[in-house]
Amino acid sequence: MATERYNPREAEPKWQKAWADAKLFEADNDDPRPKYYVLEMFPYPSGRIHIGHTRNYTMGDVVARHRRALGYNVLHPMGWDAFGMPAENAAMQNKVHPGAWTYDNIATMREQLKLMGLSIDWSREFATCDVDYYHRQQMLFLDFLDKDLVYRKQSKVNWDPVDMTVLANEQVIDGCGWRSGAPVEQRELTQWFFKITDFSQDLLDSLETLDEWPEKVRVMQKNWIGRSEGLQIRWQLDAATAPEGETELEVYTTRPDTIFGASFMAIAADHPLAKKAAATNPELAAFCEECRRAGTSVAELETAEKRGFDTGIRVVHPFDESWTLPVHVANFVLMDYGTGAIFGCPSGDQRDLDFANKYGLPVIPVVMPKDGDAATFQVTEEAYVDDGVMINSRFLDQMTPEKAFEEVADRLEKTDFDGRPQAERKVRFRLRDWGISRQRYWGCPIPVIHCEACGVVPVPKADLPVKLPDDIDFEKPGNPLDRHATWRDVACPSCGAAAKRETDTMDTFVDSSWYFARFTAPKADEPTDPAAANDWLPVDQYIGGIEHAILHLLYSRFFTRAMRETGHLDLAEPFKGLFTQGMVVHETYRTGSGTSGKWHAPSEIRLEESGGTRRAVVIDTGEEAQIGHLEKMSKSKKNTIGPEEITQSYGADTARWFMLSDSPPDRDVEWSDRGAEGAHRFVQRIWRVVSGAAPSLAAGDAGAAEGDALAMRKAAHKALKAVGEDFQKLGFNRAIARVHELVNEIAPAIEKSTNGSDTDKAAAHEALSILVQIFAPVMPHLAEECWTCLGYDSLVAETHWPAFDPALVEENSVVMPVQINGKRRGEITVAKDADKESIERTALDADFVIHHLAGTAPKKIIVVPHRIVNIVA
RNA sequence: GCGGGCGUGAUGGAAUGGUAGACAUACCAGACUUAAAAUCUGGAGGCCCUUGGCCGUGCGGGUUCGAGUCCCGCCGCCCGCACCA
Repeated sequence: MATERYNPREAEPKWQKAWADAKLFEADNDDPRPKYYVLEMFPYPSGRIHIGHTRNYTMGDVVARHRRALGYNVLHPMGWDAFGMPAENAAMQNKVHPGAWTYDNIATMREQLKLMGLSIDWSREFATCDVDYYHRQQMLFLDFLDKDLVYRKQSKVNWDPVDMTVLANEQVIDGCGWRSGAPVEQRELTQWFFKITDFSQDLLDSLETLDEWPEKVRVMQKNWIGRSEGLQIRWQLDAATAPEGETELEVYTTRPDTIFGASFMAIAADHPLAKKAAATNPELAAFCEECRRAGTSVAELETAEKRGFDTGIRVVHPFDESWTLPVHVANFVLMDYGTGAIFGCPSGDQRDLDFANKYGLPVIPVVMPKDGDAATFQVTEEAYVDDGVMINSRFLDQMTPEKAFEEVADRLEKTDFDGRPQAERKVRFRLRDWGISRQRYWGCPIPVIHCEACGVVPVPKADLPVKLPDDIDFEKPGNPLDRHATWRDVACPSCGAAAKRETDTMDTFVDSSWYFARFTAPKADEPTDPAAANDWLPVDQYIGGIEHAILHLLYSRFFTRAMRETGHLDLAEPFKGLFTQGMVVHETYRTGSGTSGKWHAPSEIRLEESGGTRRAVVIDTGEEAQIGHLEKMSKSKKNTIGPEEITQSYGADTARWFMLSDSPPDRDVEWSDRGAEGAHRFVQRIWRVVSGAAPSLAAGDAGAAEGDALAMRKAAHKALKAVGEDFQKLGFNRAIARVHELVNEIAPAIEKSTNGSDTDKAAAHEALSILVQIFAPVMPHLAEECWTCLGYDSLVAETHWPAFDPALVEENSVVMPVQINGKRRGEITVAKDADKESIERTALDADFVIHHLAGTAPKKIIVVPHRIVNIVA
């Protein structure tokens, strides 16, 4: 039967309109059905959507459509993470207002996304740069301030002297600003901080409850929080060598057991004691300055030599008044961890050993292997870091390190020194408070006012929002808010005197730390409608890139807790299920080399293949381009593919199908035209099968089907069961393989049934209906077209997921492989409910078994019902 | 250095400890066609003495009736963190 080819360019917009008109995807907060909240990490409006974004959203869309079909009240919203530096950079380069640039991009990207036929509740859309949104964020800030979850302190920051702004650590490349290229300076600035460390222990402990998160992400967060248990020890300074007014040096250690292996103290260049000593010692001052300037890049750290400078100060060993140790300033000690000072135990730490060897300091082994000989055990080039027993440690000898830890802690806790214990046990975290001040225009203004008389005065809630001024100029570097006098200069809300607004704005990670809560009631006057938020949250399935494994996900977990303390939410964990998807990658094409090299977009390239080698030729110039590795799609390398290109040539369904087939969703997938064409052929194949047969078929009673028709029904119901399970587990690639299998299995029988009995026709109609429903979450437009063709006047998108018939899924007989000594030799067919003995008999009677046993009696027969028979000869 | 993960045909990848290579891509052959595309049918891990058999999931051991899967030791690749005391 001749049929028209399926034309996605016509069909897709038609069905998108039908869904929108029916408001099928708008979630109702009062719907009594069980809820399901599926969310993909919202995009930054950089300009254009590329196909990598859409793979992410397609996964979420399949989950949303499947859950909707299963009868859940589904929330699947979309928004824009819209504040950030690129808008300001564009403003400087192109003289456009950052807001105009951002909203233009959003408009473009929204239209691009809509081409993909995503089942999104667009009625809840917002951008974080909407005044409406950041107004509520300022309310949250004031509430946090009220609960002491925000504070101000001086801290060291990376300062770009040319762009005149603070840079995040990630924006410092080889010691220079990533935009200006100027060497970055360390500056002390007063910054706002969120007290994320209040929750260190809880954030760590609760990771255990997140059993639907990837193990990898949980481990990364655990390491980031970095809990350690140790002892903080106060070492008395030797009075003869101490600078005036200094009496002690406090040190944090996780290995107090090795205290008798100590041979020096090392302090950071910024340590107060170092500063004090440097004041009277120009050489030391010079060394400290050098340490401060040293690079922090990975390469530099790896090659950096362990260097030190003896301050001349000595400390007294806490267990032996006659034993003093030198204090060195060392370049490998960090001021911002622990107390900025350590005691060096060369035999138990490689760095300390390198340092000791370089400066001729003693190396005293204090831990040796359990079966070692204390008289001869030595440490020279390699520190001994494994478990063992204590030696050379006086009262600790023979103990395990754990026991020695306790012993030292117990003793020093009881030792008085200046009327205080000499040491205390301390749990430390690597996690530090979250500095959120940015010297930027395009961000959420921090709603406080600085008054000379009253100090920091919060903007009264009635005066919110603190709106960003529109009349700004980017002609000069630095923060335009700083020099915007009419915006900046205000009266103090408290005393009425002349005062100044805070001109820093918030880190954009703040914006994305609570947007998922705002989606539950995007128009609420308060930041959330707690009833709605507590109903919808946690997000049941969150989907996004692994690059956010730490920052965004940790900040969001903090925010949820902080919002609970301020009454906006009543839960701790925002994301119940987390899935980190792989990227879409593409080869790169490049002509020329070095700095004169030029990248070419895939659309500018023609690929030629001959004799197994592939060549890439630039279409316009005929020049040959080098084919580069598969890489994440990026603007700079021009290896991006946009949704329009795809929807124009193949349609959204083809792209959706291709992106989810083959590769498991957590792995990268390579975009290739071949692959897209393959997926498109399958779209057309389904359309041929359905549209070729459907007009001759009708729904009816298929219960009496037998032969091919029964086989067809069985195949459909088995696929229905399997695909449902696969979607539940996000096994999109397996689900797709099963749809392929089903089509392969039933296509011939479908065609035959058009000339068959009413029962055959009913069976075929049933099988096709199931087929359409199980691929509908992935290819929703094609599904609607097929659904109409099958005679339904409803939409698949509002049709309930069918229940499979258990009788059709279970076979009456089972084919079981038979192994002899673990090697497969053949198979037997037995009744489904056959007992072990009869299976055994059937197996022993089989020709191939008799042949292989050659008359010998089997020693043992293992029968695993429904699985396998293994005969041990 | 520490932590996590992975290693299966030409390729992407399947496989609750139970028939390794499902499904797809590329490939080969045939049908249809003047021809091509599209479509349909079939083939395909390697080797051999080819109605059959042997080998085969990075390498070497082990547990088991049975191991891609579990355990131990290597090798290689990927990712994350990293002078964290």
